[in-house]
Order: sequence, then structure tokens, then C-alpha cells
Amino acid sequence: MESRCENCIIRQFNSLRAMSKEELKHVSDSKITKTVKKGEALFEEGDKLNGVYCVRNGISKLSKLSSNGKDQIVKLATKGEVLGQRSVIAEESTNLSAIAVQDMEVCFIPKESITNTLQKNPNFTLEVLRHMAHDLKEADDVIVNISQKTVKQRIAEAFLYLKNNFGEDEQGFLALTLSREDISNVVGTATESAIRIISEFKKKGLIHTSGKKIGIKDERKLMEMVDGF
Amino acid sequence: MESRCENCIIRQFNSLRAMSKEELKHVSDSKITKTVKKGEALFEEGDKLNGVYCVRNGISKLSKLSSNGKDQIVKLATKGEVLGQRSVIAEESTNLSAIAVQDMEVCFIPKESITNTLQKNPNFTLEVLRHMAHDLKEADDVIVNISQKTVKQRIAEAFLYLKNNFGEDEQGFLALTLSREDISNVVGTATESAIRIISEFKKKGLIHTSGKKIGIKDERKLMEMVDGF
DNA sequence: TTCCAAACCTGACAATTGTCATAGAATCCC
DNA sequence: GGGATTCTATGACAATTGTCAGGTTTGGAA
Repeated sequence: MESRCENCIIRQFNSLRAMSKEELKHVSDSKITKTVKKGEALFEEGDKLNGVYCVRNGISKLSKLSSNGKDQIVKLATKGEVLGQRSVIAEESTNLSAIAVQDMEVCFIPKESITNTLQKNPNFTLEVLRHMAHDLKEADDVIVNISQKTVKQRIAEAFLYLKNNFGEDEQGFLALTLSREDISNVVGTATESAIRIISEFKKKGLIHTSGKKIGIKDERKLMEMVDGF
Repeated sequence: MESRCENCIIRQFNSLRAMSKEELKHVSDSKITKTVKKGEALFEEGDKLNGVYCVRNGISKLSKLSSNGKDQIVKLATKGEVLGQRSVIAEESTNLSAIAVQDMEVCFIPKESITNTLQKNPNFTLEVLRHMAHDLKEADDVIVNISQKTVKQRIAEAFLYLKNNFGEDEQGFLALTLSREDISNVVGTATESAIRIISEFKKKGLIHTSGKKIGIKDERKLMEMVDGF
């Protein structure tokens, strides 16, 4: 049941596609496939990583603990993304925790395969660099959003982000269901504030809910709200 | 007066040090040295960059305009840093503006020298990658700080950051003097709020001021404040 | 099923922060 | 040097957000 990287479609979405046949073979021979249950950690802030994780299925939140005891979610990583790269490249312990928000299937790739290829295959290195450049741009956007937008705007934006990146189920609910606490940790606010605003959105007919699940009813109004109306 | 990159000490602090002799020679032949006056822009958000800027002297703020009309300063770049890399690597227009907060001397390096080297010299690419990994980690830290700390804490932290990164002058003032507006754009708050908190710090004896200049008087208390006391 | 713990929700209140208005100080430019 | 402009500063107030203190609902385990 352990499939070969050479045949893995996921690879097309990340920097591994720039690896040569032989390099890929080496990765495939050394990789370990793992399943991670919802709520379990791939790794925790401060861990020294001996490799990276390639996400085959499921979604992980990348978060960092603040000195006030709250988690801030910095990114949601899904199928095709490689986690832990930054830490392996900089040869530092990781600055983020990775915790599954859905059951996951991941491949652990020992860092030797990665660092060797980084030193030998400029295409691969460049590909990794491009991905990191993209992540950096996104991080800049997050900084601006968090500091210049209200909680209400950020929550509206988060819902649109969830829809655009993870889609909806058959009944029109967001495919990725986060707890209220996770939502508040994404936008950087108190859980109670997030809940209050969700209730308000529901009253205004912007969204509908069913248990934890949230569905977007009025996308246009949400978009207007993000831009400040 | 145009000196050669081969002899430039600045290079030791950035990824250019991983270039070979010939590559460096090529860069040196194609580079253009510029002076940029305080307040002038190296480039503006949305510009397509035809190269990168290596800072020889002075300091630049990297900022992004928010939809509410305020600038958010994402980073302060000083001697040795290379600006515009992200944009050149991703082959996108830049997401940030770079504006001098002090008179600057910079070298413009056409992108061909960079992209060629990126494709041929894995050491260089890896070096760039390491720098970007570092920037990304810093960006994560900024996200957590902005979303989880109060304005007061962030301003205290900003002062300590300025001292640690840019030092103090002979009279004990921070060597980098920012306008109150720039300070508020670093921490992501209204200018009035920043001014009010600066006044408060002054009353409490944490800092002293003279015109725009700010000096740190009680570093210990500022550090405690950052951690929430 | 029943119970327990966790998650969700709401109200009341306080603290923080932003906005607007205004005034003095510094700076720039002719 | 004088006038205009920008920057700094402060007060008053409103809006936003966080905190605390309860509730209710939900989901899972015994």
C-alpha cells in the first residue's frame, strides 16, 4: 500500500516535481507514510525536524504560541504542501506547530534526501525558493490584514478564504470545518468575539450554520465587508 | 568612485557572498550605484522590478498600503540587505514599496545577473533560500506579535528592536529616528495612539525624547512590558 | 441511554483603541 | 525672516474588542 513517489500525483503541486528520477527514487525509498488523526501533531514548536512532511490528504494548521497563551494560526496547509521545509533549510528548530484539523495522510521525508538535492540540483532549489517567496508574500498580506482590518472584516475574509481554498460540501457548507476557537486563532481575536460576530453574520443573512458547520449565503456582501462597507 | 563588488564588504552580509569570482565580476560590470534621498522611493508597490537593490548605506522601510489607506511597515532594511529579491524570483510585480527613511546609497543589480546565477550556482540559490527562510520566520513572528499583543507592548518591543538593530548615538538616542507616523505604521496603530503611548512612556520614565528623537531609559521595564507586565 | 466534558453562545462590563477636533512646535521654502 | 505646511501633542468621545461569568448545546465514552 506504500505507493511510490514517482507515481504520486501530489508531487506535481510542490517543489518535489523538480527532482530528477534518481533523486525521487531515493526519496521514495527513504520516506515513511503516516496517518495523523484530527487533533494530533505532526510536530510542535521548538522541535528539531529530521525531515519534511508532504501532505497527501487532510489539512493541518500551522500555529505559534504567543506569550499570552493564545495560539495564532499562521497558515492552513493542504494536499500537496510540504511542511517543515523552512526549518530544515535554516537548520533551526521549527518556529511553528503543525496540528491536524482533519485526519491526514502524510509522507515523512528524511532531511538528507532534501539537503543533498538542495546542494546538487539548482532547479529543485529554485523551485523551493519560488514556493518560499510565495509564502513570504502571503505572510506580508496577513500582516497587513491583521493590523489594518477590523475583526469583522477579518472573519468575513477568512470565510471567503476557506471557500476559495477548500471548497464547499454538497449542502453548501464550507468543506473545512474549523472550531470557533480555531477561527478566532486564524483571525487573531478572542473566541467570544469570533462567536459574537458569527452570530451577527447569521442574523444579517450573510451565512447559515448547522452545528459547527458554516455556509456562505451572501458572498457579495461578505466581499463588500472585507473592503470596508 | 564606483567601487567594485569584488572589494565590497557589504557583500559579506548577504547572499552575494556565495557568488563565484566571475559571477561577481559580471554583477559588478552591470550594476548601477544610486543615491536615494530620505523620503524617496526605491520602488513602489506594484512596480515590475528589473533587478534588485543592494543596500550599501542608509535604511529603507518596506511597506504595503492597506485598503483603509494606511501604510503598514513590514520590515526595515539596512546595510547589506538585498531588496526586491522576492519579486524577481517569483517573476511578479512587487507587493511592497521601499522608501528611504534615511539618505541611502544602493546598488541596482539587473535581474539577468541574478536569475542566471540562480539557475547555475546552487550555492547561491541555497544562500538566497536561507535568507528568505529567515525573513519568513520573522514575518511569522510579526504576525503573532501584532495579533496577540497590545499596542503598548508592540511599541515597547519596537523601541527595543530599534536599539538592538540600529544602535544608539552618542547622546543615547536611538540611531534610527522614525517619525511618529512611521512608528505607528510599524506597530500597526493610529498615529495618535502611538503618540499617546510615547507620552505615557515618557511620564513613566521608560524613555526620554528630544524632538523626534527617542532614547531608552529603562530597558528592563520595557522588556517586562513586552512580556505583559 | 446517561453522564460528562467540551464546545458553543450570550450578557454585562471594562479596557483598549480609533476618530475628530484643535492647538502648539518644528521645519521647509521662498 | 516670515508664512505655509507638516509633524507632534492632547482632550473628548465613540467604537471596537477583551474579559468574566454565567448559561445551553453537542458529542463521545461508559
